[in-house]
Amino acid sequence: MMKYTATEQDYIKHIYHLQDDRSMVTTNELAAGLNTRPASVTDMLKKLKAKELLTYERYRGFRLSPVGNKVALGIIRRHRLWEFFLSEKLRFSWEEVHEVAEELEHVTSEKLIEKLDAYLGYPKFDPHGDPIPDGEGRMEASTQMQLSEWPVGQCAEVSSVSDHRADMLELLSHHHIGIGTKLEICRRFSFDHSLEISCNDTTPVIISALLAEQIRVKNTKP
Amino acid sequence: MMKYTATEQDYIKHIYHLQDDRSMVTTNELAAGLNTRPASVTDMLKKLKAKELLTYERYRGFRLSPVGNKVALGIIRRHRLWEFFLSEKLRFSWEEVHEVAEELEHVTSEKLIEKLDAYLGYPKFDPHGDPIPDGEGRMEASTQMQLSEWPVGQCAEVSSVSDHRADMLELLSHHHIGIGTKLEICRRFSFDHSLEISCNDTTPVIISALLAEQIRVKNTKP
DNA sequence: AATATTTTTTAGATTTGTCTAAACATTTTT
DNA sequence: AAAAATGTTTAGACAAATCTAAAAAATATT
Repeated sequence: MMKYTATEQDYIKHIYHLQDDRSMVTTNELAAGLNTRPASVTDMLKKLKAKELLTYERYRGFRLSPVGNKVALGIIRRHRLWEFFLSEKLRFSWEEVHEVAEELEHVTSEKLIEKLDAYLGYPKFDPHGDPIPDGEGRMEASTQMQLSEWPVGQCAEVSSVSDHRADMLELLSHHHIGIGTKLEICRRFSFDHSLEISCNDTTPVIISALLAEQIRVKNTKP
Repeated sequence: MMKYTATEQDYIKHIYHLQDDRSMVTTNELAAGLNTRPASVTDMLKKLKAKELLTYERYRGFRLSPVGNKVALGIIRRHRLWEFFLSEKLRFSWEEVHEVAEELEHVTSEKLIEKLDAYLGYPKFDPHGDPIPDGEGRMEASTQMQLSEWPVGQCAEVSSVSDHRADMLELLSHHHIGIGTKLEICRRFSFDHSLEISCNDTTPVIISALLAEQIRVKNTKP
């Protein structure tokens, strides 16, 4: 098993998350996600291509190779197992776990992760509701979808939020929205795709389309 | 609180351990301990001096400043808490914990360490018998002493080993010596200061002075 | 289709931690 | 006390990961 620097791992992980949506990832997107300059991204892409972690042609975009995907899943596995540990065992709140797990994920002892997994009881989902890959990179299909896609009038429960930026968490907490919040969409405004929603049967509020895309929901348990 | 790179932390920690013995640490000693070249050490010393973590004069040697010592104790605190966690919770064997803790100690979230400490029940000693500093850098005085200093004929119990190099652990395991082994010194050979010892009342064996210095013992509990 | 705009890449510089080889200090030996 | 040996520092170079500014390619606009 080859070893990768913390920086390389950050690139790989970010590319993995970006390719979910778009079919090809672009330099600017990745630069924005990593808080760096496009020129730096180009430099690193050449390095990762040389290591055969991704397919990449100048000016055309890039995607992880099968090997790159496997490496990404290993990083995500570590990240989510640590998130579970921090939340479940150390009693961190769900907004806090992401940042600390970001550091812990770079500790790459195979044995540590296997023992941690066993200690935690082989959990299938992290505290944000995201599935945890196993040692082979396999994971449960996540049943959740974006709130922006949810039908009007049907009850939903918040299962996770896809980004973890501080300013977004601030807005969520202003609306009293968190993991487990039960809500219903009252109506959609086609002009800007904003949504009027009612949380836990309280007075309806309006949230932007941008925010609704970041909130993931599932059916409420009966 | 200032942040330090992983490399800086390695330097600080090694200097802390070296100054225990000698009054002034020398460039070559530190280079050997860090597996690097003396020239690299000199470079880093200038940097650490500029940050006021140590007192240092060319050709004269160096020591950590009070601030440097505090930083070192923080690193040692993290290292030993993780060792305790790995051994106690994840069931690593005591020879394995050191290497993994070496990586985990560089994760410097204050909150993580405080919560980990609480989760572990504020342990006072790590699995090797070394005391764990608290948040202020205070720690229990360790009652243990080197086996090489122990009186002939008095029963002793191995409480820790001061170094963790693989070749030393190999030799210890060859002699069936580990944490908790009960032993007694039969006689001292003044020629090379080697020791004849009897472990758990078995046939006596002879160990070198070098090895005896690395083994730390305490009185056996009755 | 020619021009303008945006995106991406190259070229060259910077910082951190390292190295080798040579110079310089200190200590030991004769 | 001079010579030899050892230990330490300087000088100059390199790789990794980043940056800015300028050039090149792709896309959008007129």
